[in-house]
Amino acid sequence: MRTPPLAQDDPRPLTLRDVSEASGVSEMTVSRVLRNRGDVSAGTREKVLEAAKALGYVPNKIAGALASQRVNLVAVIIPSLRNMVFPEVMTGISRVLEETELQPVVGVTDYLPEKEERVLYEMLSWRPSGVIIAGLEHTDASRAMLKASGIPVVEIMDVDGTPIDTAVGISHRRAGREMAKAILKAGYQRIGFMGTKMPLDHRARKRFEGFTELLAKSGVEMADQEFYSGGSALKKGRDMTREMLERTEDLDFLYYSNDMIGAGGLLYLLEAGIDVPGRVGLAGFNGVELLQGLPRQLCTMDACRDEIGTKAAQIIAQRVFDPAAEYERVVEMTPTISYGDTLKRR
Amino acid sequence: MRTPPLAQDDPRPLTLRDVSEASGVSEMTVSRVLRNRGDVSAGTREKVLEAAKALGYVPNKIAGALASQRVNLVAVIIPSLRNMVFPEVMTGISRVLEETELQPVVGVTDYLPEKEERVLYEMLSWRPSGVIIAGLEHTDASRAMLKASGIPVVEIMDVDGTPIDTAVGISHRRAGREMAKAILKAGYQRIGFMGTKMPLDHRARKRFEGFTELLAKSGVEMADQEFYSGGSALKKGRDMTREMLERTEDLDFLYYSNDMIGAGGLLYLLEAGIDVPGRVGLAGFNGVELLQGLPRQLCTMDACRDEIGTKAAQIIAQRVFDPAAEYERVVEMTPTISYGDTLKRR
DNA sequence: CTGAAAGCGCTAACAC
DNA sequence: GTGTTAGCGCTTTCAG
Repeated sequence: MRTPPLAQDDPRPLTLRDVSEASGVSEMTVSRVLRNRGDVSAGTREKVLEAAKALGYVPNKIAGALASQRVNLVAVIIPSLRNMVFPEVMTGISRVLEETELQPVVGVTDYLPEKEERVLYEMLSWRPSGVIIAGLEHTDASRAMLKASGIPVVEIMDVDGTPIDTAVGISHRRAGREMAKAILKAGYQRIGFMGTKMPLDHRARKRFEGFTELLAKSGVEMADQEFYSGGSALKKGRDMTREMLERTEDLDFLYYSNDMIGAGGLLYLLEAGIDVPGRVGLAGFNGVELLQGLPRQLCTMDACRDEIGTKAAQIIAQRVFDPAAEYERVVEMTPTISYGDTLKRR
Repeated sequence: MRTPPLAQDDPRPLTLRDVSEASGVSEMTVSRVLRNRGDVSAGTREKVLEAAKALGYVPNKIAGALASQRVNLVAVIIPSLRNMVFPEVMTGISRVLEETELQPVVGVTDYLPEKEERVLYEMLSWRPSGVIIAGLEHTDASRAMLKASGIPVVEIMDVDGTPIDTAVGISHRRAGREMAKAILKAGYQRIGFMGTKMPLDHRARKRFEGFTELLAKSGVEMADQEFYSGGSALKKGRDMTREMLERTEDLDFLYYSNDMIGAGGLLYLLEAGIDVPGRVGLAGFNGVELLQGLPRQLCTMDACRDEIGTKAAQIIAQRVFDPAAEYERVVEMTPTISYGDTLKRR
């Protein structure tokens, strides 16, 4: 007898052995019942379930994972939870994984490559079944770890670059170009840009690049631009918009790198009694739910957040289920512009 | 020799043994180096580190955890990531845990008790070092699991009830009462309430109860009320406010169960040209950053989100570090009202 | 249908 | 300083 009678004050977690002894069934059979594996007679089954419940047994997945060499976790590595973008991606991921036995585990990088590397290392050390990670830009060490891991890796949000394994997202360069096209087509010519400081956010940078690139092609130069970091985005949008219009009075369009600062700008313009979109047009990026509550609909472009999460999770699930199957390396979603009320139509 | 020479196409994850063989140092010593435990000569140390790096070895925490009976994870169980409240609590938790070797792992319940139970079961099966869980209301099974787990449990956000182990939060009943007091003191008498459907959110319910209770004590009855669920909160606030003021024309104050619908209401009133706070006063709850960008500051009450996260993590860290130490069972934070511009002062 | 034996990859506890 | 041994709690495999 290895295990002495349980002392009242010993909070040692219960083991399979405890359930086995309580039910008079071998550990192996108890394990089978608890995992719904193999055939077990209804009688034994019931005995085991009863004992497990009575004791309040919670299986030890650590031991289970070590023995079975299988861990039903999917590491999801994202820059931030405060962005609204990522909670929505998570929604898509969760919805898909809930129908499998896989579970998402979230790690947050705060947009810092070194933190991403640490988080990734920590997560990989739990030997997850797959990785979903935001962006295509990673440190060399991170890329090496992902390659060496031997598990499905899906890089999400962006397709402008070379994926390690698979990418699901939109082309932010193209998104920037498309918006620039729409703005020029509407007849705007004096365009200002406001956005986050670039080094922090590759996707915002790519949109900016695509945007300026298309303007340049049409012989239009960005008339003004400003970058911010930190603080309340809504307030930043408000303040930056005021400042920019004071500084460059003849601007007729403002392109924002996200909807939150765009909304701040819109609120400011409406208060200031400036005609939108006649005197000044506006556009943001993301299609956040918040916008629906604004007095006027901001022109924006959706980032296909839910679809990206959904597709990424599907790819992981499919590849875990059937490792030999073929799969697409790059899945590019097509974002659409919602014109709203802040861009002249003609 | 147990391990055959590595086939090129075998993506078997590396083990300590691989590093041991590559460096010519025993597994045990390799383990010591990698964990910074015990004394190892500088020479061996270097050899090991080099080999590990060259191979791209990532330790297997599953095996480590099983062997050492220690898992440096803290389960954090919250209703939603979309609420802005919880990302901020997470910030506090992360900041504290980053200075320890503990790591938060998030589980989301969508405000569903049964999902909470499932998530809790899953997380406990990984034998975390502690649990931080939102709210004091749980299923009997959840409470039983938490009690039986033998690990520190901190219930956060709310202190109106009996904690399983420890609670850190504010009294939402008191918060409701305080706001009612401030509103009455400002001279408002015809008060309407808008909020989420109650069964989904105990803390909103408690605020509502405290609020109506104090009104009743002063002989004031709620003049109108409406509950919503789902959709864009900002838009709901806008729409519900319009409807309520059409329905009950003599209302002079609107109390919202959260700042987002309050902000929607504020935007509507400003557009409609209704005098705020003269004709109608407004108050919300939470103190979300978003408000700073609005044309007028909404009267609100902060929920001490960051402090709650911070304190909860500190309690967990301290108790993991020193299980024998004494600790407070209930830590009540004191939220303060920011009057802003939507409540008459006198 | 059920059970016994042998690990999974690592670390605690000891030897040397 | 370094190595050896014996598990951690479970599942795989194979025998009945």
